[in-house]
Amino acid sequence: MSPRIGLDRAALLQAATEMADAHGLESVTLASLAQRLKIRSPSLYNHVNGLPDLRRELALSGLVKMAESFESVLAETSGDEALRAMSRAYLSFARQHPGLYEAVQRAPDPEDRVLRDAGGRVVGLIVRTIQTYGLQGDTAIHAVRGIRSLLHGFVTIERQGGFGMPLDLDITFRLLVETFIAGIKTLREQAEAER
Amino acid sequence: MSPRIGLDRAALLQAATEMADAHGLESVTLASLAQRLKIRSPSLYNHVNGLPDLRRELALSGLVKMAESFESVLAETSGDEALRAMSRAYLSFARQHPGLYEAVQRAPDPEDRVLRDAGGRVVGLIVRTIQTYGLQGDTAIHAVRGIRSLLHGFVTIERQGGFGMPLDLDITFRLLVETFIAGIKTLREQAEAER
DNA sequence: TGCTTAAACTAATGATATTAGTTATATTAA
DNA sequence: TTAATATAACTAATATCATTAGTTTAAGCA
Repeated sequence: MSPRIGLDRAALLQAATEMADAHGLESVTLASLAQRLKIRSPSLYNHVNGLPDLRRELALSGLVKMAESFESVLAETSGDEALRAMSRAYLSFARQHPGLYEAVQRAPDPEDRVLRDAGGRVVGLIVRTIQTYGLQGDTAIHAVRGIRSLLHGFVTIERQGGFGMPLDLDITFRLLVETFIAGIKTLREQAEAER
Repeated sequence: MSPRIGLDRAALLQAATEMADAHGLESVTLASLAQRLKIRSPSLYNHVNGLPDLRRELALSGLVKMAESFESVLAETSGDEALRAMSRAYLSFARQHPGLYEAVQRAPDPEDRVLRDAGGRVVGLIVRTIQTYGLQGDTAIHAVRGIRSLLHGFVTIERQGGFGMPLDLDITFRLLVETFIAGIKTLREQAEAER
């Protein structure tokens, strides 16, 4: 009936993304993806180099989307507001694309240059945001690690439903970011006092 | 040759734990576990109710170990030092038992009462530690969520090798915890000022 | 109109989890 | 000491995956 359905890598990625975001990364197998696309699973190999490659593609797509989102909000803000906006964007991304976020985390191969660069782009934007606070060398690195820990931890626990209490999570998030901002400023003052 | 090898649920769990901690939770399959124990994989069903049950058992064991560790350090400390000690214990556990930590995260079934209680015990210890700061109602909940986010985030990113820079991670961790402690105190003062 | 390319296909293999039913040993009771 | 029972191991079989090899056929171009 139909070789040439009009399927391409992009359509395939799109479907995989929707499945991952809706039902978790685990739920996207070559079998389930093929079924959804109404083709047989071996046909997927015409577009993607197996399941690991598909997951890598999802991770890459997630990183690119994150970077674009961060760049967009950072272009319009500065100072504390930039860090707040970036944090909100981080949270929004994780909520809108839990499957892609999951794919990004399972960063498997540290040798993969393209993937590492995409990750570097995202981290670079966080670094840039933190740098506006004028921290000295090592302190800046610690601060970047700190905000990353806090954002990732919150987002992950929230997604798995780990926060039991019925108390507004957005408030917790804002408070956490504000506390961190206050902490950064304290660190800066301490560093300046030591000089 | 050998029905009655002397295998029991505990030995099985022990082996699975070692495999998970050494090579990741993914690496422990019924096939690989059976191979390691020198039995055929269907025989595992005499001790465990399939792979999901095995993973659940690992998660449970992880939660119990965490709770015991926290209880032990909290018995000997108080105030800021208690929060520091608990944080160190959290980090130590995640480093020593990455496989169990992973199992704990994949908390699958929210209906599982036993698992939830075990999780509640761990979170309860964190709550108790935070409560010594005398925060008011909601604020205490936010603070607990905050420290949990921060600890989990740090531990997770560290494990997956996400912190690129060659700068001592223990220092980052201490700094992060200290910053949070300072933040809690600020929150308390703000709350008191509002009253 | 015929050729080439590639996107779909079928068939087959190997790994996994799981179920059903069998065997044989360790423990317990007579 | 011996017989009965319980159970930990086993083999055989099935279903679901991912993956490879080889085939078919439609789309696009000469």
